[in-house]
Amino acid sequence: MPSSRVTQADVARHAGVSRTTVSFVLSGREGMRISGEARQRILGAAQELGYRPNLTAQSLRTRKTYTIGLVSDSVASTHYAGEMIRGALEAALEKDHLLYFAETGDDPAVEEKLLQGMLDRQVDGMIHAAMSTRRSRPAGQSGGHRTVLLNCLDESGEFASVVPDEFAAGEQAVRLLLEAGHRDGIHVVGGHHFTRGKPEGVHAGHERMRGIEAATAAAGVELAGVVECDWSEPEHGYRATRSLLGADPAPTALICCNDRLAFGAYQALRDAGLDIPADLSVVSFDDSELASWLRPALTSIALPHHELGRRAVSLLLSDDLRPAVHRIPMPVRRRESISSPRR
Amino acid sequence: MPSSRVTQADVARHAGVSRTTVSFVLSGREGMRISGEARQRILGAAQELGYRPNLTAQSLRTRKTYTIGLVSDSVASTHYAGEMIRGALEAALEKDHLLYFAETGDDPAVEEKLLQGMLDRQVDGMIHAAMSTRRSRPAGQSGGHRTVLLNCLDESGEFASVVPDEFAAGEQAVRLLLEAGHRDGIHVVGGHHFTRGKPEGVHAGHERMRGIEAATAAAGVELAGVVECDWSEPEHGYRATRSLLGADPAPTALICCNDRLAFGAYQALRDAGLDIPADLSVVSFDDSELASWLRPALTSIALPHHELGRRAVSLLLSDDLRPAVHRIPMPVRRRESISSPRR
DNA sequence: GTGAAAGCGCTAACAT
DNA sequence: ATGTTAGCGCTTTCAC
Repeated sequence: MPSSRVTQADVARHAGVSRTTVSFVLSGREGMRISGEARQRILGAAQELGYRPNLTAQSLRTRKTYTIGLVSDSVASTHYAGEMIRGALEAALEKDHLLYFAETGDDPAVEEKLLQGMLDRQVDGMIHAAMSTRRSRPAGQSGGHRTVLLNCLDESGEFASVVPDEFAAGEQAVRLLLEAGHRDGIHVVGGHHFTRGKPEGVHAGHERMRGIEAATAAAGVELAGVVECDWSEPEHGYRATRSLLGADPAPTALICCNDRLAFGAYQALRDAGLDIPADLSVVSFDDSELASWLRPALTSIALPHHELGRRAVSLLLSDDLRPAVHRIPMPVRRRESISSPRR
Repeated sequence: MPSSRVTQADVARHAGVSRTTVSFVLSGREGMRISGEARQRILGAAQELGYRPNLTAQSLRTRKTYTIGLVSDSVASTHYAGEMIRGALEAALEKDHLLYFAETGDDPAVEEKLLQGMLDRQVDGMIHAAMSTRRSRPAGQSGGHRTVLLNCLDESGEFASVVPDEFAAGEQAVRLLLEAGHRDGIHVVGGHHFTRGKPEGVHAGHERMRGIEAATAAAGVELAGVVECDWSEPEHGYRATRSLLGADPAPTALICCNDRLAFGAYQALRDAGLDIPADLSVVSFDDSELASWLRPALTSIALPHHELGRRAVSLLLSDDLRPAVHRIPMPVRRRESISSPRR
């Protein structure tokens, strides 16, 4: 904090008016009928002296800081989620707000400290984000201050939340395959993410699977198989894919629960001498950078990170902040990994 | 901002003492000889009422906000750089500071607005980050306030900056290959990033190439070739690699200027029926997630993002903030993509 | 040992 | 049309 900033008092002295008049002019308040001459002197003095308002002083008076806090569990684990923060930033900036950003690393003590730190600094609102959509609730008594949940849901239903429409995405994945003519050979790689470490699976897994099952049922098609596995590394997708290659009915298409699994599937299919999409079609979720880097480029249903971030902030700053779940559509990125099944 | 927070005055009233005494007790000032009894009453009242200090009021008085600003050009373009922010966050939190985070998207008007916004909110210091190491200078007159440059250099030499030691990394890449026995077949993919769009190349390119050349020269070895190309997509690495496959002397090893190029190289080598590392060794820079996902896993020299972020903040918050360039070592991640050349 | 009072930079009634 | 005055919640000097 530079010690010697120019204050309104300095400007007033320079312009030969009172501090009040300066305040009125500089905050651009209408109806206070200031003489055009005085206003010019003030504006000139402010300019000349390089006056900048002290926003901490201002907000002490107005009880509004034009800042919001965004705390997430971890942004580094799924890197492309940086887009989410970008979206939030963009929306905040449009409304002249600045963003405190921090991560808890899933440590409740850190979370508490961060939340308090932001609240003590009088943020106008808080966004509580999680990088994997799941149930979660803000620490402490979040009563009293404005909060929106980003990419996560709470049990109590007392908060507004913004999440991707995973269910619709699951349906969409199936629809892409059906359109291409696939019916009996559709396998899922990843499933609910039922694993030793996470026997209950992950939220996105449940929703995507529900969507997948709803869409197949609606078309009178039966899923040929679901291999449950960890979604975190291509390696798991590799193994899962190998395990289903001899299955009956013979696989004609793979729905991979994310791009990393799809990457692993690509490696497994290549090792098995299979061509994508001639021998097998692949569709995936997330649309990380990987999807466009793979050869053939991977058709993937995108996590709308940017939009999620934007919406959370604009909701927080809007005036109807009612508890409600806002589901953001997941757009399809059509590329080259789907074709008609060989017959 | 919740309108009805408990203030020190409330606590004082509740405890039957003056606001002054409350301030002394709550800020834990020694030597102010308060009776143990009064102190207990105050602490009790604060606890009971759920008192929390209003840090904006406090900092108006103390001229210290315990906040710092971090503005970067773009974090989304190189996603794994989220680690940098994480490192910064970690160091800030350790010293009880909160972080304003924002991005300019390379728009000078936005940059100016963000910088002013943070300064007007009386941040204790600013970090000016760029996601690709390059020459850059903070907008406006940054005189007066504390600043450190993160992952970028300035022309003027008036700021402290923290950057990766790209030169040493270049040397290291060569050394890894020499150790494995390579000599005359070492090709570089990427080079200085001399392209139509960026005829001057990129800073990391120049530094890595200087290191590569220094290390080969020191060993009396001549580089077999350098293919200049764009570093942004695997596709470019693919094409560059194909173009050098027939070269003379025959390539035995590839130094790829980043992991994306290496990914492209992998695809090209596979298409050419070549095995890594039996036929060709590959070493790369950055150590993004890709490096561990590839098969065989890619040996890469890591960008120390986390450490860069940490160091920038602890430098900013330290008391010797002299203009100086702090070069952070880039650690080698040894994996499976290097072996001895076939003879 | 404790309290009164001033002031950080700003806004906003209320007076002129 | 402009100035006076009283805070916002906190720290800090000085007096009792």
